Parts: sequence; C-alpha cells; structure tokens
Amino acid sequence: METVGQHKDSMRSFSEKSKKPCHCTKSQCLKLYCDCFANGEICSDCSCINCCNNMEHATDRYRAIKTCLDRNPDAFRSKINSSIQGDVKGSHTRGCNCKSSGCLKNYCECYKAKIMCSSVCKCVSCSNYSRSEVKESAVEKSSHSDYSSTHRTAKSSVSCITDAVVEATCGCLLAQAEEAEKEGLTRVQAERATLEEFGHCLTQIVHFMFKHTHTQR
DNA sequence: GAGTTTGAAACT
DNA sequence: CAGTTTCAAACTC
Repeated sequence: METVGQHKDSMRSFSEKSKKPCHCTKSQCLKLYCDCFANGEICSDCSCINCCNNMEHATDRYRAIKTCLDRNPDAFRSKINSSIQGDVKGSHTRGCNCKSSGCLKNYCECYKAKIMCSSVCKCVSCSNYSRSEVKESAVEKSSHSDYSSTHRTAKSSVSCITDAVVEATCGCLLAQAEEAEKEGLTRVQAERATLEEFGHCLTQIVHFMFKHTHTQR
C-alpha cells in the first residue's frame, strides 16, 4: 500500500525534475556556490541552513541576483553550448581550470556535463578527451593543457598546428602505415592509405580551426 | 557519516 | 588582472 509520503515524493520528483537538494550552510543560498540559486531555482526540500533563496526573502534574493548579473551578465545562462551543428558534443563557454582531477572527475565542469575539454579550458594534465578522436583532441590539447610541448602558443585559430598536432598527425600516419603492413597491402596500396589518412588529419585540423574561429567570440 | 579533496565563485 | 580565500559538491575511507 502506498503511503501519503511516498505519493508526495513521487509527485515532487515529477513536478521538479528531480532537482538536487543543496546543503549550503554559509551562503544563504544567495551566491552561485549554491546550485539551486545558480540554476535560477528556489530551494525546496534542501537541507540548507539560513536559506534566503525563497519567496519569503524575495527582496534579498532579487538583490543577490542583481549582484551576480552585475558581475557576470551570463551568470544564469547555461555554461554549456549544447551543440556544434547537431553534433552530440557541446562545449563549456568558459572552460574549466582543473589541476588535479585530470578532468576525469565530477569536480570538472566539463566532465560533469559529459563533454570534452576544449581550447578554452585552462586545465592541467587533462585527460578528458576521446581516445577514438586522438587527432581532434590533440589539436585541442595542444592549445590548452599541454605542458609537455615546450611553450604555449597563442590561442588564435591560426596557431592550431602546434608541436602536439604535428606529433599526433605523425602518430596517425605511422599507425596507418603499420596497419597497412599488417594487412599485407602492397607498397602502392599502403602509400595510398597513408596519404588518405593524411588527408583526414588535415580535414580535422581545418575543421577545428574553422570551428574555433566561430565559437571563440 | 566524518574527513579530505577539488575547483568555481567571491573577494582583495 | 593575479593571487588568495571561501564555499559546497565530489569523493574517500
């Protein structure tokens, strides 16, 4: 038999899209530290202390919202650009700044949003990119957290062809050549396959450059 | 559940 | 704008 409480819970989760309750203690839920506030929502069923993120404190709340908007007009906009021409991927508008998580834990806003890090990120030792897209990620990596490549190149789209990109491209070509050898292709066939791979690499690079001349700014 | 780690947000 | 502090979530034990 269903209890009243259970019913209430199911109604709640239905009407509130299972909003996560916050546990703020010091921010009064009036700063962006509070997820409810940051999502533009009123606290409900949270375990926060001294909460002012409700209609009883409407004035304080509006004032806090204004303060945030003064600081950043996009403060309440989604930080995720949801699409790149229908692609599943998105990108973080400001990127992350992770140092210790490798961008592989939920501390990382990109990882949490299930998106890969991009050139706007300033993360260190990033591992948040797809292995199957080594080429593209190498392009991206080279322009953010790649400290192994001697010095940082400017984040301009023109400087996409960095050491890391060259290295990744060579890696792809080598892999292709090895594969051709393993498959027992003739020399001509192998050369053709490798050249085609080179073409793919160039396409990726050009796509990336194009993409970022449009997404950045 | 307490304690630690983490990185965004806030502050200086 | 860079460095530091505050904060709450994520994580670990």
